[in-house]
Amino acid sequence: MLGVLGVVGDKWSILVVGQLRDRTLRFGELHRAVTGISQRMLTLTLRQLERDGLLTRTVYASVPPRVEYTLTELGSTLLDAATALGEWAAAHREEIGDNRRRYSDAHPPRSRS
Amino acid sequence: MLGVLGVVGDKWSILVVGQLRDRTLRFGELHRAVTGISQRMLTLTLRQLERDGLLTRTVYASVPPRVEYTLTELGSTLLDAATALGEWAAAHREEIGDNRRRYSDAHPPRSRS
DNA sequence: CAGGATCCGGGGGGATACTG
DNA sequence: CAGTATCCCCCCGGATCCTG
Repeated sequence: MLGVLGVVGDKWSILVVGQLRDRTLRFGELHRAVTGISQRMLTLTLRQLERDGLLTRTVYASVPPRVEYTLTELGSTLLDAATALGEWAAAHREEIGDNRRRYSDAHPPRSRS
Repeated sequence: MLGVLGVVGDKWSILVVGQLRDRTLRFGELHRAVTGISQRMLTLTLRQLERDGLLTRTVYASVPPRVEYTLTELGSTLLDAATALGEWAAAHREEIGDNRRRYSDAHPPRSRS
């Protein structure tokens, strides 16, 4: 279960799955939709999700090539939990930022005497 | 938000927060409750969650020392999303295990020709 | 366009030993 | 009991360049 949680709890997985709610996206679209993700991490994340059966990868033999990613039924069952976590993070981003700053002030880094 | 998601999406965070639903636990109790976590990772996880204001750390000046961890109000608001993800992982552990095995068979590792 | 390959530095995370 | 302190290895993950 730790292995499973390590994948579905991953921040990139959560953001990618969230983007695929109700729609199919291509690699480049996902890359643009998920801010901050590198090409490499997007590829690795998609491979993991495909391996675990959360999404399907469809290759169209056209030129230029098209690859589309779609949630499977299993992937859709994760959608609610994943977006809940994502929305929680977005909703409390500022509050947590404040908390971190307060913590830094209360627990100053060790200064070299 | 990536930073926040990196913490609340972390597998250890999710399991720790889940254990603190409706109760206060000591360090050792948490260590036993969260299977597989090392002492070091438990400490680091608890520090992060404390820093972000998701739980409080209470030290009792007794001997032997007691340290208790309790969810804050903010931490409680994460509870639903976190346990949803945890339960999803537990519920689909076997199915995902199957998927991984099937994927391994369909995508055999490169053999040195 | 959708990646694969490679290089590389930083940090995650276990094991172990020690302390207030 | 509840950590802290090291050591150390591995892998994450970004940057860059290359390919079908």
